[in-house]
Amino acid sequence: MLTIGDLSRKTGVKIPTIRYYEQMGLLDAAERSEGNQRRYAAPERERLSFIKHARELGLTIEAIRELIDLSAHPERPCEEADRIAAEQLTAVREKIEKLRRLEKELKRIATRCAGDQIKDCYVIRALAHHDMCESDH
Amino acid sequence: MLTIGDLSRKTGVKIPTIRYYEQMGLLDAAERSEGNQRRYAAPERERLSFIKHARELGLTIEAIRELIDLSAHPERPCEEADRIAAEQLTAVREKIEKLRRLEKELKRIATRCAGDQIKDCYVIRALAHHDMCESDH
DNA sequence: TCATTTTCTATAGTGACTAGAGATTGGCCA
DNA sequence: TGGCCAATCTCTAGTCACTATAGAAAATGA
Ligand SMILES: [Zn+2]
Ligand SMILES: [Zn+2]
Ligand SMILES: [Zn+2]
Ligand SMILES: [Zn+2]
Repeated sequence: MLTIGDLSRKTGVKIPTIRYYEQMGLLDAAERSEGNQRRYAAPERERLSFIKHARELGLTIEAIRELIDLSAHPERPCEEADRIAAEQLTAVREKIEKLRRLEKELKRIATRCAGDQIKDCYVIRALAHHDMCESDH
Repeated sequence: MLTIGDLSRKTGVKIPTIRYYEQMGLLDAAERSEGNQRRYAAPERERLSFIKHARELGLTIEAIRELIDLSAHPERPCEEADRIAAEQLTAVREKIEKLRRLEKELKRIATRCAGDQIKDCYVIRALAHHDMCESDH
């Protein structure tokens, strides 16, 4: 059996985060030692790795909770799981698009300043007036 | 003089957000009517537009506060302002890079599922095992 | 046995808002 | 001038996914 510290080292998930996941219902309430400390075995470690990987891919706690619930029913159709992944892909693509628009404007704003005093600073002026922007964002 | 509602409509910044910016020190404490309601004139409106545009470009409240402080000293060199913009550009580019890596993996995960039951679902398996990923993320 | 490390619970803080409750004020119409 | 309703006021709490702290208890090693 692993202590919470062991589990933390093996998975790379910080101890308070493991407890937080338990509180959020992503991890089942852990078994306890005689002295009330959490003890873990392989299945919990696997689930935590799943959670960690899903979080690294940007899925929300709520989405991960749904996926875990789905995993408990191996015979059911996997449409829901596929939909969650597809939605996350869409969300990531939308974020990239937004950031690309920001990057375009910021590149101009951050590289075009020729003045050396605040009162002539292109950065300050460009931030004050969206009409200096080339597109919406 | 504009009421907070007028200012909100003209700038597109919600009323509670305007009060929040005042609390955070981005807007000076507003003038008040006899009945203690906030009243605004053109300079406050311009500052709020500045704040809004900067927020739309992803700058933090803290960065905006610095820029506003700098604006109060028109004769000073604008290096600091230029640095803030450059840092924001760098931050945006890093976010894009991270998201692009996620997109690559998510595209594979979200489009490769052929099974129709949870127990065969590629999404669930791929989330459980990072070694199925093509790169780090 | 003692000291050190680990773990426990509970609470508060992060950033940038957003939502609500309950009390006042403003402006319009009769 | 009264009445009414929308707008505004302050204050508190909620959001998300953690992270940090305090003070107490348990586990480990010499
Ligand atoms: Zn400049
Ligand atoms: Zn703009
Ligand atoms: Zn599937
Ligand atoms: Zn991976």
